[in-house]
Amino acid sequence: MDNSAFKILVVDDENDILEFIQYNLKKEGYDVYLAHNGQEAIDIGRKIKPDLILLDVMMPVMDGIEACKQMKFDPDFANTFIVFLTARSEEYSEIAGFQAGADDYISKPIKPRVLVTRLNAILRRKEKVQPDTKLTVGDIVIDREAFLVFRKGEKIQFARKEFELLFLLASKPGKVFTRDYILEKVWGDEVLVVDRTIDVHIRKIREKLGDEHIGTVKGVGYKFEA
Amino acid sequence: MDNSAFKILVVDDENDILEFIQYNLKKEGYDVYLAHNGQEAIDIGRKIKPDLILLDVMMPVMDGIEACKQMKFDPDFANTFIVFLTARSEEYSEIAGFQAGADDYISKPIKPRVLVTRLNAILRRKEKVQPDTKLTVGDIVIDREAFLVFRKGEKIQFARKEFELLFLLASKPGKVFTRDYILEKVWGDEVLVVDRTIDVHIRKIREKLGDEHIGTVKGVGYKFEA
DNA sequence: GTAAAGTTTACCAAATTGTTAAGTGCAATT
DNA sequence: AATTGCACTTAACAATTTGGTAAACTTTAC
Repeated sequence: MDNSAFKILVVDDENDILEFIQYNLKKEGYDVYLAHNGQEAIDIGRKIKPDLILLDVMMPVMDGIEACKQMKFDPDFANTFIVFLTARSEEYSEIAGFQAGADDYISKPIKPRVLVTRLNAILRRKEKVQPDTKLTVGDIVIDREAFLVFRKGEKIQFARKEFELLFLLASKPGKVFTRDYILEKVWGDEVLVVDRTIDVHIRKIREKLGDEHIGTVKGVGYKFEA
Repeated sequence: MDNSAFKILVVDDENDILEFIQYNLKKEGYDVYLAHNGQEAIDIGRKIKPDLILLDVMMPVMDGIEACKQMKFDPDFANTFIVFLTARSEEYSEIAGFQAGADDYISKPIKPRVLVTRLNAILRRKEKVQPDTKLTVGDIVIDREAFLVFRKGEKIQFARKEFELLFLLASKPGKVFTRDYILEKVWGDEVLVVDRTIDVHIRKIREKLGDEHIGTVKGVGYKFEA
């Protein structure tokens, strides 16, 4: 199966377990990242924006429950599933874990077959149900659901076309989008507008967001810069 | 199946094994290259840019783990999958291999069926996931998507025609491109420009990239040198 | 040494983008 | 129903960048 698009962050304080899980998930084609405690998980997670976090409940520095609670309030983890790893005896934790916002749990000892099957199922669910609603690039957060953009927490209002255009550019930071492509994606095939219209919208986006975020590549198009 | 596009570098210190694998992979249509230790693998790999490296863990001069670690930091191997060959008992190595950045492993004794199936699966994955947007030649990285060129990590801006010309030359380092061919590819059929124009653009590219990268072959044309 | 091929410079024309302003139409409000 | 405000589009002009050519100069091959 081709799981290479999915990033999974595995969090456990025991290296043996980390390695064992990493080995099994890599074999399935997932991109695997590791962390040793809750704090590390949050730090790494903010950077890589994993699709799923496998989180051990019992850990030093910051336990899984606490980490989970924090992540549930963090827009960086808006699109991340959280799955707890629990020892079989930790009945209580299973409950507390769900209260903290976890999406599933897996009991130790971990059986590779079970692990992989469960994660596949969860991620397939994600693919269908959640078409990424929040986009975070650098200090900019774009919330497609609320139609809002935040820069360093400060709310900025955008008109619809401006928003769609910005969202498109920000969906692949660094990539240059040609005017033709932009017209097709933001305006659609049947609408016909002069491509210079894009320039004017770019102007407005720059006005609100700051010049440094939108780059021009002469003769090609525009791009979002992180 | 037509695997002729795929280059596989097999690395093992035992000639028997090399030949056995070579025989089985050639039968599948892969381009097979051989190396006897980690150092040799890196040297050859830099030249041929294999799609996949089959790497024995235990070797003299430089073992597989060490070689793997080095390659993972080398831009020449950015598009290369690494698969370890391990003796069945080397459980530890399998794990260490993943930490070094390997993508899969295969246990000895090697069964031809397993070998071929596994490699096919991995390479199919590669084909899907990596639409080679980045071109890496020596210390130069050309990113067609972002329309950017990097030399040793330092960003260099190119005008459109310069970029297209450079990209064409760099797409086949060492190959000499005639002016006629360049005109056709970069400018197109219907545009008519004097072929001396190319010279001027070459000048500009050399200015930004350094003289050593673009070579002249008198009476024939230009080429990119790594 | 000479001719052919390649390099470099400088300048101009063309193409592309930035910016402003004004017109249009829709929707909410009065 | 008229008014206002907003989003969107277009046009026009300014600013900038890029591309192309010619001509002078240098190197290379014979």
